[in-house]
Amino acid sequence: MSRAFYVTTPIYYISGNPHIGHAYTTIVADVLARMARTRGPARFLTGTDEHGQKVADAAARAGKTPQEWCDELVPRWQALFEAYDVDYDDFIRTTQPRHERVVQAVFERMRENGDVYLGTYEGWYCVSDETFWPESKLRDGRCPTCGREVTRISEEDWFFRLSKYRDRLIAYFREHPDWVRPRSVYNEMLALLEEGLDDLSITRRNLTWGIPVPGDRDDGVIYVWFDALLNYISAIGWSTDDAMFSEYWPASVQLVGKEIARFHTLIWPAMLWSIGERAPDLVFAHGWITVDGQKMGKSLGNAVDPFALVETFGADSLRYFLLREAPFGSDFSYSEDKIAQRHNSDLGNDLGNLLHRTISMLQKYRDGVVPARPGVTNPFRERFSQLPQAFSEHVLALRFREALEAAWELVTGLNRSIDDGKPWVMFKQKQDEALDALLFDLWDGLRRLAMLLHPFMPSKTQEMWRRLGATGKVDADWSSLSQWTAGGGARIEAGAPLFPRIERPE
RNA sequence: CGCGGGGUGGAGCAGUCCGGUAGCUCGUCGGGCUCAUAACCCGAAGGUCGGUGGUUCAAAUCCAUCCCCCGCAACCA
Repeated sequence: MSRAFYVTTPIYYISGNPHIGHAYTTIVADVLARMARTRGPARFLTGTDEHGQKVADAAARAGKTPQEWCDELVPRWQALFEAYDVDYDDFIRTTQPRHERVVQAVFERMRENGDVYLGTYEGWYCVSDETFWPESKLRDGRCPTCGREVTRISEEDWFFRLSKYRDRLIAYFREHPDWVRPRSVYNEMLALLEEGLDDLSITRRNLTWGIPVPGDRDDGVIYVWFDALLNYISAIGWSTDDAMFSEYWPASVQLVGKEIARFHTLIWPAMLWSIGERAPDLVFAHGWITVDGQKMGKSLGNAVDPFALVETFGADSLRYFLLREAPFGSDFSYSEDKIAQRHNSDLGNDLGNLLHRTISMLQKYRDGVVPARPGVTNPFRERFSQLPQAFSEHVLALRFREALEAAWELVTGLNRSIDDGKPWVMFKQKQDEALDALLFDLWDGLRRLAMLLHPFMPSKTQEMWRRLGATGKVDADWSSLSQWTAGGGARIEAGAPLFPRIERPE
């Protein structure tokens, strides 16, 4: 852990409303950032992508300027992240001057070194939709969205010499077999590379909603992808704040959806190399959340409103569900029944009930005061001494499911120790030392679980922490995870179940 | 012959790269316990790992071929 940890999400295109998939990516980044912060400096960037034809169109339909449109929508995205307890360090908008300045500087740099050149863009244009289509997108020679005739156009645009970097990319992929994950995406991207790479037109002459192409000529605006990718470095001060930039770049993890993997694993590193920077350490392309196996989308009418969902289940349970349910990277089928089942089973029955019964026993048997750590040794300490280390390694390697499974072994172990130890018998028979030892270990095990699980469930674990009578913030000091000392004398707080059952109609 | 992913007990998944007792969660059945959110703990039943052929002492795992499902197909965040 020499360098600071830097995690990014894609910046979200605000032509419409956020859906659960946006929340998913951002939650993953949040879990990573929270875990990384327990170990050292960390930075978490998210934001919005605000340029491009679709945004301009959407704004026009609403009778607003593009900027007005964006300014109104951005708070909705920020509210979404707040609803899911996401704690980002920076929120970038591509319309901010700090970003536009960097995009233009990069463009100039590339033009100087010859990677950006003037060429001719040829393609098809739908006048009605004001949209360019490549040959391959046309449906029966007509516009794929409106079905009208398209006209052949050719215009002078600036191009990025992507083809020049093909060999270097292939070599990089071969030498860094883990830089793109999961494996399936790595394979697909490498296959694409081997098929060949064409140069990329990166300006649009007939558009106005974008960052102007620098220079005296009227060359229109920079194409949105070129603009958007650069957010990851404009936000940390490329060319304007060298100290900050060198602390955070290259990024530790860049999360993307699998549909945009090619932009991040083929074009993005080439752009970085062109300006003399390194590729990120890891690009991780996660899968889709599907509804009954179908891709979610407006046209299918199965898009899920993430605000309604968090209202029903709560941020912590949803965060847990999303990271526990599927191996990270695969698509997974979502349903409200599955969320309810995870909530009731893992969180209510296993973890919540463990907390509840422990607190109840402390209340009944010890007047709500945690006994001091007794001299008796418990096999638990040995068995779970490696858990914090293993847990955080799983998380930082994006093996969320494995991390949570490992933590649940402790949950199950603690539940079992109650059944095995029979504290109610100990109490009746006045086996005070044994009872103290058991109660202490239960208490301390729960304290550790609250700390470990905090990145996943920030709010409920803080509540756990408070109920257990621990002081301060649950994520303040991970060093106490390695010791079994704290806690004697703490006063617990009884209360309603932490994860009340969610009853689902049949 | 476009590229890629997937087909494992009733349901959802892991395991397949580096062949060698098929594992997990939920559900079902039986038992235990009473501190607890009808929760917890123990045990059991249930799978010829999509089909066929091959390699091997041994294949869910390697090879070939076929069937079925699903993404992507280059300027679409």
